[in-house]
Amino acid sequence: MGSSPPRFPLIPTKMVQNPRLPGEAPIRLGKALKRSFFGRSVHEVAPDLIGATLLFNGVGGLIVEVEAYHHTDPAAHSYRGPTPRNQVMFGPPGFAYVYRSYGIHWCVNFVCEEAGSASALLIRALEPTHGIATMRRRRHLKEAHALCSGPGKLTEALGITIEHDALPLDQAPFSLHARVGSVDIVAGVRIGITKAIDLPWRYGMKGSKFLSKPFPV
DNA sequence: CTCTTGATCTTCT
DNA sequence: GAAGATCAAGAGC
Repeated sequence: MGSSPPRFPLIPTKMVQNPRLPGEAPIRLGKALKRSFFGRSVHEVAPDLIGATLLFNGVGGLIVEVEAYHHTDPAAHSYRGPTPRNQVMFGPPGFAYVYRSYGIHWCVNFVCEEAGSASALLIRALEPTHGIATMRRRRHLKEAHALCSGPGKLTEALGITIEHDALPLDQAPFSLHARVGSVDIVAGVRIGITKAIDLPWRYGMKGSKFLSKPFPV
């Protein structure tokens, strides 16, 4: 016989799942976003997603930075038509498009508009609010400000991989909740691309300390 | 703080 | 064979 499990947790559950850093206000979740939320222009969805909460198996936080891509945009994966990698972008809105970046990282997009439009929002940064201990373990980090401050970082923190490509955003393991209250939105040029570099299609939460990179003043 | 570079896989030329 | 919707570590200031 193997050793029996402990009769009670060694660490209280509410400590393990501590959702907020010390001193921070509790998070209020808005209403669950349905797939139809994404069936609009990518430039309408983008600002509405800033301040919304993204959870993946209960781990995640506030979306503070996204970038828009569209099939008419030379920087978009969909620009040259459908391929095995980008086929989800050509499908209906409200699904996840996950791809491998630089051979190492995973990046997650939310498909928008309508089937065939091939537009999507790259999720670039979160303010961690839920499951911070889990994120720290996955990212081997103590500090919270860098847990999700980049598209490859946040997929590692949340546990998103290619296995989750094409999953619907309004069903588990995904869960999205509308922003509660109002925030100031800023826009600027996108990061890390070499084509269409002047399009101001990066959207962010003004003043956030959790961005992948500050927006120029 | 900024700048440079290696890691490593998919897609496209 | 090269480029790419990136990141972390190391060097230099």
